[in-house]
Amino acid sequence: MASRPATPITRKGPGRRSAEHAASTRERIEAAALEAFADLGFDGASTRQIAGRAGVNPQLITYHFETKLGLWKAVADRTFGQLSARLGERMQGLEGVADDERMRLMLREYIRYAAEHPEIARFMAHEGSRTGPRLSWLIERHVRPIFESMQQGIREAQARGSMPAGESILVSYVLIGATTMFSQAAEFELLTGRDPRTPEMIESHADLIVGLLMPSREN
Amino acid sequence: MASRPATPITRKGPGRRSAEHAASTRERIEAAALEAFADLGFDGASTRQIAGRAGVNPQLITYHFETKLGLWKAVADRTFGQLSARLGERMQGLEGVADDERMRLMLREYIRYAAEHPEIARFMAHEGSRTGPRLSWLIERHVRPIFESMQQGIREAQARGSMPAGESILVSYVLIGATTMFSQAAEFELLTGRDPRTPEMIESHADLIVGLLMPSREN
DNA sequence: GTCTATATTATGATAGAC
DNA sequence: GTCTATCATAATATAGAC
Repeated sequence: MASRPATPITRKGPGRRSAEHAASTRERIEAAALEAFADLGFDGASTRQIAGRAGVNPQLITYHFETKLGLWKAVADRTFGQLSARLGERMQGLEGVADDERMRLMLREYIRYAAEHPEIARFMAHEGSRTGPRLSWLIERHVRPIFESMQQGIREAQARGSMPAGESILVSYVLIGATTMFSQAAEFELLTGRDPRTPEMIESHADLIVGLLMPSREN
Repeated sequence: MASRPATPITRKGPGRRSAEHAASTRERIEAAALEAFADLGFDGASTRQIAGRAGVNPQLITYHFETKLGLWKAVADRTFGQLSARLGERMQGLEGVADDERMRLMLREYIRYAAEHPEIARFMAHEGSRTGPRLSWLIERHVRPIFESMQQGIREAQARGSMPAGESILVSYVLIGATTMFSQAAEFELLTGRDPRTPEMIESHADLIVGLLMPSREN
């Protein structure tokens, strides 16, 4: 079932390998773990199953991450790090662009990222519905900075009259919730017969969200 | 920890009790199971923990529901049955009301129900992200009828020019996603410091969603 | 209907060889 | 670094007494 690593190193038995090989082992474990945690949540996922998907010995998880929680945190760091990096880069790249237009493009960027990386919302969905140390850790370390940045953009746009008035946190959650069709892609597909991840669907959805949240006032 | 049932029947030992007592046992198990499945998903939740929360012997789950899957299905039937009933009743109660106004009230009803029963979205969130027999069962048996009814209402409102044009399924998913603040209440609360379940918050959110999806054309 | 007892398998984590 | 072997616990499910 679980085939051997893509890097087939011929050798007699177990023992120490290169640091690069170890890094690739870590990465394969993290990738498999992200899938598993996004699918089943922390409690539902099992380390053995993760090792199986990654094609490595279960004990290597202990070696590289010490505990299941250590693995989970490494996965969260990697995943949210990528999201933050992408949004930060896009933000920088849009410096100088007119406020409303920049906000529209950031909304689109957020929707596109969610479409391309639905694991992040699925990962969060398992944690966000009940309090606990993992949720607190996630929020303070990763979610809050992103949320605050989103909030700031929304409040500024509201002040300009470019977004609907009202609690900015509610507007934020409409946007967060707008990624449901991607995080619940299996349900969406069974229910509608359509694939939510085609470029056309993604752009139609981004059009809808931008149209709702930042209507152009030509009328 | 797990205290005895609310119905304290004095008797010497185990044995057959009344049918009413059995029904209350079933109900307590189902209520505890809904909590557990909504929290942790099918794989993450354990029947022992459910029995513990319900204050019953673990073996009673087998007696009443045969298997863990049987319990899960009973919980789904009960939960979605209540949602369908509520929406159906509201729909009937609004017969004769003008189309746009009725649609606005149905949107509000949906938001309010999601706020009062966040377990249903949490329950779905665990199943909807990957294909499998449980998801197919849920969709065909419970989700599709509700979704189709929602779709019909949206398409009619779009035809009247009362809702945004575009794929009606995307509009539906904006509405479905708008319940995220309730299903992810723990996250929302930690992040914003606000309780999403106060009547004021619920109504503000309903105002926002109705304003976005069914704007009155007074301008 | 509800209980105790138990079979069987799967879990997270550890010990230690190479 | 990676392996095998194993421990202690927890899981679902079954058997059978009352």
